[in-house]
Amino acid sequence: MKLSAGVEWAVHCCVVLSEAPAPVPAPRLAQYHGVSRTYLAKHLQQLSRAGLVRSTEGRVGGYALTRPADEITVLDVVLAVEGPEPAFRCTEIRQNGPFPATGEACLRPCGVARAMWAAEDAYRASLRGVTIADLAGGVRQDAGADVFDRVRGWLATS
Amino acid sequence: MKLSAGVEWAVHCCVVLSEAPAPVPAPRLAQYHGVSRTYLAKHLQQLSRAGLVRSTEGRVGGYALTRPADEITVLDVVLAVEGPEPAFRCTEIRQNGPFPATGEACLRPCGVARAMWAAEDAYRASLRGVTIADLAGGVRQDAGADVFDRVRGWLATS
DNA sequence: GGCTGCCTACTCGGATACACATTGTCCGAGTATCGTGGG
DNA sequence: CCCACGATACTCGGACAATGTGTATCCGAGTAGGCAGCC
Repeated sequence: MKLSAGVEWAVHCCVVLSEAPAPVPAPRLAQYHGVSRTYLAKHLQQLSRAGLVRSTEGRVGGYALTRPADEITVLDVVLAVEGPEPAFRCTEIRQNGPFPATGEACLRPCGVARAMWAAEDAYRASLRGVTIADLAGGVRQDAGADVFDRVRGWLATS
Repeated sequence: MKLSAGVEWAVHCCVVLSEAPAPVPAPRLAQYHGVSRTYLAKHLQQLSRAGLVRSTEGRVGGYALTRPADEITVLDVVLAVEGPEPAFRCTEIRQNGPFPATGEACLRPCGVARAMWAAEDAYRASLRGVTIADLAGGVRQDAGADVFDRVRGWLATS
């Protein structure tokens, strides 16, 4: 069980985008976070496909959020990058071997899968309770109330 | 985010072991579940290293649980197979780029990591609430109260 | 008949190949801006 | 001075390699039981 590093990048990028007044190009986001330009672009494409961000082409193009930051949850970002399918995949091994589960018992998922999926529901519910706006507020608390003013100034220049 | 297939195998094996009166060899467990003998052995080794099962060598050897089934949680098995480290790995990208987080703000994990780890705590808490004994009871409900009697008979023969 | 010793067969454990997913990179298609020329 | 047009530079998007982890396998070390021989 290992999450892609792109998840971390994508969430941080969404926080920055939530405070940016104009579309931000992928290379600028990569420079800001000190990560690979081309690889970050790949993850931004995934966010675009999931409908979380909207891309603008052309000279002053870039990425921008499609919804207010308080309507985008961390779960949305994680599912966009990691894919929506659950991490646990039941292969129905109870139907193998000398004692295969019979038809009627297989109408419901086996107990192992139910326990695993219930845990994933709890995981997702926790992530669903945190929005990008919440994270931006946390950054303000940690780094000072004017941190995003400085960021906006840097995005406008250079 | 993708769990190893060995997690499913390991949990099912623990359920069987919880009802077995004697140590069960790895090849027998593999045959019962219809999976690869050698690969299942690898995961049983991980359970052994984690202290969940005890291996007995020799002619009538095999694997047996080290604790009562109601004292082994699904979380124990998942951590034994997948490793104890959390799925989300914070690379501290907030310390990169033109606006690196300064010393005192870094004493606490960044908000992104806190949200991700809180979700993992919820995930683990859910798995901690289900024991191998619970799963065995579920199998009895789904497949009949005498299912493990048949299994014990099969384990003794052939 | 009982005991001792050896042999055998079975077990686990770690070391060894293969496949796929993640990571990382590159180049091409498309578009809005900027500058220039004309009216 | 205003407008239309074209060139340009910048953007995103998908197609293409390298690395790491999961998957699958094999063989060697060790042990307990079973059998034969001996007392």
